[in-house]
Amino acid sequence: MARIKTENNLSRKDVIVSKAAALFREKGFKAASMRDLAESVGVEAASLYNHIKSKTELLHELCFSVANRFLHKMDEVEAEHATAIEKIEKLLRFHISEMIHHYEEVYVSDREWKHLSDPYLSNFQNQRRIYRKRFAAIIETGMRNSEIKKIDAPTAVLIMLHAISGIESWHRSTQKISAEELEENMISILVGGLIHR
Amino acid sequence: MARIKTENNLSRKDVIVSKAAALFREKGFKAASMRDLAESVGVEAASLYNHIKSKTELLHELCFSVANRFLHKMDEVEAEHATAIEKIEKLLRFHISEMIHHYEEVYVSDREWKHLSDPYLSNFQNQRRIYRKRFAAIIETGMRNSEIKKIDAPTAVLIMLHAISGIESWHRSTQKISAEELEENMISILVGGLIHR
DNA sequence: GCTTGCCCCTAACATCCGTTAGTATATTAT
DNA sequence: ATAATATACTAACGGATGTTAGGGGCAAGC
Repeated sequence: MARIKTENNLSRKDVIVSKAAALFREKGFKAASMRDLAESVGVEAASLYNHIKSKTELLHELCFSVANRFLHKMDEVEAEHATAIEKIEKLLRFHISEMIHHYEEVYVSDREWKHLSDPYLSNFQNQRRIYRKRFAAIIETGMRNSEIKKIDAPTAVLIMLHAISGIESWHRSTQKISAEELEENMISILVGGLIHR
Repeated sequence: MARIKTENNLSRKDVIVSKAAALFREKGFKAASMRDLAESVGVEAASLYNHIKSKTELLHELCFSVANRFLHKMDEVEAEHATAIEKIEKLLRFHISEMIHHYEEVYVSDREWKHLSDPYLSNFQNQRRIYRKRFAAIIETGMRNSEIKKIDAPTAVLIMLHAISGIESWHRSTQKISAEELEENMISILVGGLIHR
């Protein structure tokens, strides 16, 4: 009988969630079937239900674990004594690093959250909206003390966050520059676009 | 019997394709069913097949009509006598305008092309890759004559294109700034991030 | 060595999916 | 008016989907 292999101190559920992230990223939530997932885990579809409640639960876990990491980082950055530009740079570097090292989860959380169902859906949307507001508030602070040029802050936030999701293409590309180079290039262009001169 | 209403000189197929764009955008290609589409068109599901060959055909039409518009614009811009920055600005303004005025189609083409099947899939990927190469080439020209700061051109392209797809959030937002303001803000940030000072 | 609890299996379910067949009705051309 | 064509309908198909039921084996604790 094929048992789910666990390494370190990951639970079997953790293994399933992680394989689900890869699968949802590759095919999309709707197109990825529980039988696909079972195969990638090395088990029959029905067996998954010894560890999880439903397919949607997998999406919950992915979306909210990602969202929580970003909200936690926002708490941290807001509490620091630093210029607006420094704060923004820190947030962006965190986004970039998350997108590079936890590609699958972050991507799924970004693109597949629509398939959440209430109350999770509205909850997630709320967290997202709040996060963006806080991000925009930092930008506005930077505009008030002339670090940042006069722009519409929500628009700037939307540009930053979506630009970073472009790292998806970097992952797929065959002739990648290094992760460090990628990060420096992105920071240079994005922060460079904000600075007041 | 409920007939599909056509206006101007749109064919019934055009009506279906356009409704499909809205539906695919809202729910995603896989999650949108032909019965959903039929309802939004005002007809029974089976009746759609008097006008289209398959669900996938709808996706083909959407993806390639969008891709063709962008490739055509690229031809036009490349042929112009203008600085690299001017060319990039023109391309970006076109992207922004397309995303504002043909939101649904562009969005679907951007996010749902994975569900194309070969040979359409590889064809589409090819067109996309070529487009990005041409975009990167313009940036590299701009770097050679010092209009643009030293960056990795493919990374810059990926930032630009993904940033613009953020207009999705603008469409959903309740308190929108005007389309003109949005465009000027985006150009200011994105082009500002490239310029060599 | 026996029991307990965890884990996996096979089988099956109800439902939804894209699509086809066959038929009826509405529109257009003669 | 009649014939031809376009377009709609109902019914049904085969297959995929998420999930449940029920039974059996494996490992740990006594």
